Amino acid sequence: MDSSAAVSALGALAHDTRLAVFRMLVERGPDGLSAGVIAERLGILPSSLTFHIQHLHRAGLVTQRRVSRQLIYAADYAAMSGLLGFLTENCCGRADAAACPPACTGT
Amino acid sequence: MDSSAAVSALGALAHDTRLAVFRMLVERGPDGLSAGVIAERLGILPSSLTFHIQHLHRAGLVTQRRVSRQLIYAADYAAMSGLLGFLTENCCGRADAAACPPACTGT
DNA sequence: CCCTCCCTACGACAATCCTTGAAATGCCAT
DNA sequence: ATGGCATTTCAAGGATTGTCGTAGGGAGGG
Repeated sequence: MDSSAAVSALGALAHDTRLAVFRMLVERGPDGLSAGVIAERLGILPSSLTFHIQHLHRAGLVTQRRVSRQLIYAADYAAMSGLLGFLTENCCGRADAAACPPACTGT
Repeated sequence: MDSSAAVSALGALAHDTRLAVFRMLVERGPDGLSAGVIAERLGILPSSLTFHIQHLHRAGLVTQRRVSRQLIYAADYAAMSGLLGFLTENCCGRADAAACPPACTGT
């Protein structure tokens, strides 16, 4: 994960709707959810969901697969892990890692 | 760290210039750097730096203190840790944590 | 006290992002 | 083949964000 990919991923998550979509998909797990279900649960227009979820897709944070006439989206855990790794390096890689508790110190 | 604070922090980091500023401050450590030095190193206008660094400041990611006539900015490690924690929960808190290696599994 | 330096505040403009509704596409069932 | 459902694409608007130049305020040095 390089700097520009990180900016892309951060930008993808930096929006109420998109963060809510991503959290929902993470909570759901590898099975994923169809576009219709996500849009309905969040109370947004289908076209609006497409706009946001493709933002997430372009950033590599979600995967897309077709099941009959539904499109199923799922969180890409590897990409999220990569982002966490990048941020961890930027938070704890240089200075005093002691200031960055659970996720970073590894203790 | 609640959802809206996370969106704010993510949005603050989701920009080339701001991410570069934050990385520089993290690398520098608690001593921090003056606004002039940061602007010069990044080759941006002072007014432009103010715009971006206040974005980071509003999001709570950097601290500000005055030393004579210079303003010193430093990374706020606690805030960054909070963001990492929030993202970790959203990545590994629910589904199969095994997919999220170093930062999350804690092993 | 005045002058200089560092930084921020303000205003204008261009660029980008977000929302919405209507039309088009892909897929399945009949 | 026809109809119907799930989702995307398209176009238009309004709002937000980023960049730049210039002007203003606070802190030291003479």
